[in-house]
Amino acid sequence: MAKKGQYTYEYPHPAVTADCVVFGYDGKELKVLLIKRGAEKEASTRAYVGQWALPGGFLDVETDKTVAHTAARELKEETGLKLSVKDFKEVGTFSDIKRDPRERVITVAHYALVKLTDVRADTDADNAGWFSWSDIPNLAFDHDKILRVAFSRLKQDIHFEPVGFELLPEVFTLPQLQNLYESILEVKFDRRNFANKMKHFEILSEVQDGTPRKGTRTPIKYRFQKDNYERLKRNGFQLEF
Amino acid sequence: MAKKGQYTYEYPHPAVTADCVVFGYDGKELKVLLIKRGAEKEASTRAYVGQWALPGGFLDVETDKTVAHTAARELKEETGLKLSVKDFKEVGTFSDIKRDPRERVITVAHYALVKLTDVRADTDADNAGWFSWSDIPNLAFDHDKILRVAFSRLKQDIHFEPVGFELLPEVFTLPQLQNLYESILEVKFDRRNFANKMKHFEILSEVQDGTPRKGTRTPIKYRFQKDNYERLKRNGFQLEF
DNA sequence: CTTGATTATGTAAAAATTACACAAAATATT
DNA sequence: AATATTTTGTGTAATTTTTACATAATCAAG
Repeated sequence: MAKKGQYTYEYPHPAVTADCVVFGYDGKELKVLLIKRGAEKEASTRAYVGQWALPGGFLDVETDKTVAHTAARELKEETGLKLSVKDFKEVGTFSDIKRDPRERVITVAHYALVKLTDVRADTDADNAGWFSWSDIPNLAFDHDKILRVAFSRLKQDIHFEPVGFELLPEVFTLPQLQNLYESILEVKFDRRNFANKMKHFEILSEVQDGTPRKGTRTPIKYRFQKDNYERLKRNGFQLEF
Repeated sequence: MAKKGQYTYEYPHPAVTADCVVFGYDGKELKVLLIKRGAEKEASTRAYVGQWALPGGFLDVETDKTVAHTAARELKEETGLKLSVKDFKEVGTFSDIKRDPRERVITVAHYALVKLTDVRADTDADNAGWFSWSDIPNLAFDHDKILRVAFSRLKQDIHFEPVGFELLPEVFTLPQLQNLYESILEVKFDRRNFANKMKHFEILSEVQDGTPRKGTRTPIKYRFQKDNYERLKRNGFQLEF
């Protein structure tokens, strides 16, 4: 980060931040990663201390190549989660003149999808936590608004991108996939129709595995077939429900 | 605009601008409004003098309520075109560290759709010009990239929003509407299927008017039926081609 | 009145979507 | 061991949507 000092401009400049909405899925519900705002070393950066908020922070003017880099850097610093810059999709800019009590701050919101199975261990549990979509606490700043916009963006994107597969473990079952789609789209599907449609796309391949069962009939395990998906996508296909 | 002076911060701040991609349609081709960059009064703000660029400019930290307000304000100042803040849709943030040679500048790109018939007279012809989509000159900064992203965003949005109707005059013909869809989606449609689909939506109403003819059969004139469209939209319809 | 350009129109075939019910697998219960 | 309970897997017929396709009407110009 740039050294603290005196930076002077002829006209006022806003501060710019990047915020991250990180979605995960535990097999039942959509989850979001939040952090607990601590007392920053710098008095000037203290705000909403003790409240939950989206991970994020200030653009480093001198070193962050883009705001997506800011998002990735801050996410790692605040939660321990290490994502690639290209995992972040931009949601939009939030620039209301009074959205930050300290000074004028424009934030660029991003969202990212992670496999909870992969990352749960990485997240620094003292300062961060995964919250169910249906049970989000009050958030600092306008982060509740950002969250709603990010979710609606995810809801849009699921029509065109295989977002389900970025949230599920490598190997998953049809009911899991269906439940995820239902969680994001907030609708219910007929099981047979859902299965038919998915099979029709030919982007799932069956996986033989040492059936670790549950309390009922053992579901078939699948893996996402990325090559087939890429081919379909090139021909302008629409993953629709 | 804030008075020139000395504005000091403990950490470096970027400048923030809003840029506008204003699309129009002349009945044949999609058009974009560009401005010719002049020598600004302030030496420090001079860059790419004499080149074509997107209208846009710096966020006024003290008075612009949001960056969309910046976009609206700058568009009016630079081209004479007076649009409402809610006519701007955000395209995205462009934040590459070297995108502006003067200092670190983050821009938030927006697009807007206008009826050329309405606004052509308003645009200040000395500094601004409408360019065919197929014939865009070299642009300042990364504005060519912004333009491409804005166009692809428009291409997406046309599936869900009646963007065609914001670009056409109040009264238009089916061939005009079809040509516009074809221009934006970069495909050709069968005339009968296009007409059937449009009629099926029931968002067009025929208009009787004093047939100002051309050199061929006089096409039927239509008007967009906003009330029916709003009703359809509430039920989650998808305007699709 | 013929030509050329443009617009309007309908239907049959194919594809996609929807609605819908029962059997199989596994565990828990008695 | 038999039974109940839960969850998963599967196919088909009816409906709707999409696609493919050709001819006749209107107008201006020559």
